[in-house]
Amino acid sequence: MSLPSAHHHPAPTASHLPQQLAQAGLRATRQRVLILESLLVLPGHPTAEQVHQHVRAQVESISLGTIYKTLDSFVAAGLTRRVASAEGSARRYDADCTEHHHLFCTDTQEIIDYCDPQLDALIRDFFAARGLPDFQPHSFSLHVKGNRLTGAATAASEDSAT
Amino acid sequence: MSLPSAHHHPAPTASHLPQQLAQAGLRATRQRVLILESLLVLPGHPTAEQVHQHVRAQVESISLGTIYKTLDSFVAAGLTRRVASAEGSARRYDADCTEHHHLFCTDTQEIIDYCDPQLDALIRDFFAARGLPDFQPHSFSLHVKGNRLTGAATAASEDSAT
DNA sequence: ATCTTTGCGGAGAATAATTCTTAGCTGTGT
DNA sequence: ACACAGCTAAGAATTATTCTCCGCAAAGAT
Repeated sequence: MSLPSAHHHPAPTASHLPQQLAQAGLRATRQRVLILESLLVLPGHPTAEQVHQHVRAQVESISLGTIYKTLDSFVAAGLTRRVASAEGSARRYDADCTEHHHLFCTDTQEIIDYCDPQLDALIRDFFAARGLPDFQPHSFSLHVKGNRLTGAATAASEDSAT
Repeated sequence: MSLPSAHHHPAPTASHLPQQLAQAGLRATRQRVLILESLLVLPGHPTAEQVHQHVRAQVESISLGTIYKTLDSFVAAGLTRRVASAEGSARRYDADCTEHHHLFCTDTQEIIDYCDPQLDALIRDFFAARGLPDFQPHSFSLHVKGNRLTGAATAASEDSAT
């Protein structure tokens, strides 16, 4: 993805994934490291199923149930987020827990991270000024629907599923 | 809900629901009117299951499959929306198709509609000005997490978001 | 090093959510 | 009345998610 302000994961330096897990109070097993890595590596925001496919490439035997359980524990530990999506029926996960926004491509179902401090400030200021009387906002996430204009509008939609 | 800018459905005037359906090119059957009405009446943003329960009160025999199919056709006709939610696994529907935003109460899991043309303009202008190079946005929905201050829990935390 | 405790992973069954298929009914136009 | 179209009902089929149970392997204590 080449959106200028798109959020950059701090480089998939697989080296510190175990640390991240440890910090979160989770054992850094091979499986977990691979699952966490999948979230960083897979395009968009993968489903449990997609993570499963990906991890299977390395650990033949891993089961889908384990993926679900592990992703749940990541979410509980604050290591991962669930992304809200109105489309599709499967849950999507996001390794990035910093505050950021999402672009939803209506063509490809892709979910693209979008990080923009200016936008954050704009929204924060707006609510600070307006002040909701009955509600204390505490985090904001903007969902932008639209379509991607990849110069090569190619349906490069390769889904290595299955 | 008493948020001043909270969106108000144009009063559940059941009388014009058939019209709405007709306008959308759908036959105004008893079942459909009831389903549409349920979306307006049920608190929060109901699941297909909840709509089913509610409609059953009047039409004993209606099946869950019909609810799903009907809601799908409503969505296709632009009469209803699917609400994106990171929590839970069931789809949530919203009878209100005007552009609006959502406040998610982290205490009660409640989803409150929030409609604010100024905010809409602010966001639209922001993106018009910034211009995403690879993406053509076409609708925006802000998800605000926080908690409701129902007079009771107020004094506690007074920290402005970040 | 061995024992123990505990969390983790694997398998598959169980449950929940959603879609599909088929058939029958109802209203409309002729 | 007849044929057509769209709708509903019912239930099977699929897909998504959770749960349970068991053996294993790592971390701590002796």
